[in-house]
Amino acid sequence: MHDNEDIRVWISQLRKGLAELCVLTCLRGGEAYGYELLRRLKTYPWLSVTEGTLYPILNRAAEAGWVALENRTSSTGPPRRYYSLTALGERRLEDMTAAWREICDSVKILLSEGER
Amino acid sequence: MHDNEDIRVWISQLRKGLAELCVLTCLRGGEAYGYELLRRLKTYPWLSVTEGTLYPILNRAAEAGWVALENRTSSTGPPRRYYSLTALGERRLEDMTAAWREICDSVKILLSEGER
DNA sequence: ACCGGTATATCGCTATATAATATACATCAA
DNA sequence: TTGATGTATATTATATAGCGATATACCGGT
Repeated sequence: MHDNEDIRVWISQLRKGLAELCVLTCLRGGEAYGYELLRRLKTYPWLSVTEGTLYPILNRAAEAGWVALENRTSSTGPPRRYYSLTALGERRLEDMTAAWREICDSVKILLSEGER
Repeated sequence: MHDNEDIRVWISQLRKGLAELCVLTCLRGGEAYGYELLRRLKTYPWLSVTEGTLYPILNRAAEAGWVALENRTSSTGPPRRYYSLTALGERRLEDMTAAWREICDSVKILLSEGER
């Protein structure tokens, strides 16, 4: 049958939406560029994302006006794209955070119900 | 542009995977049929699901062997399909719960970082 | 005969995560 | 000069799930 491979598939589903919350949260502390965010999130194994996840998130966020972007060259490598939260993005992040917390609380209650 | 409609879209993404966790968790307390689960989850506004979400979950779970199903007639309405967790399903639910908690903890830490 | 509540099922749309792949700049070693 | 490594961004193909809409059908009351 199936090995524990399918729990990995499920977790990838669980992470949908969460990646965006994490990325925007990282930007709360100030501007950052993509590769930097990749490294930061790598310190949270459960929240770490790959390039294929991160860059689309940043592009969507820029298009939606949640982040402002600025290209800058680097003396130690290829040019970087710095992203920073806009006022709109901050409001959006607050909404996301609030929803996340409420969902978390609900799941916590559900999980504790009928606990042995 | 977009109203707060898009936060609804995001929440729907966030709920991916979560719906399955909630449904299986509800079955932890014993067998139940679909419509019953719909009503139970409706008591958690953030976790409530629609038929289009629930029935596919139950079908997939049955196909994967996480739940056993038994058809029974009802004297007060149409026949019902009762689902109950199998041993495999219980293990799966434990794995899901563990992953969920770890992710929650990680997000909590990330969100609290750099809090004003 | 009709309506509302109960009960299950499926279709089509949309959005996202992820692996894989490509491109390119900089530095350092062979 | 070539190649490897680390830095940095981007795109494509695939799989998957949530959800609204819709359909079907049983049952009791009016």
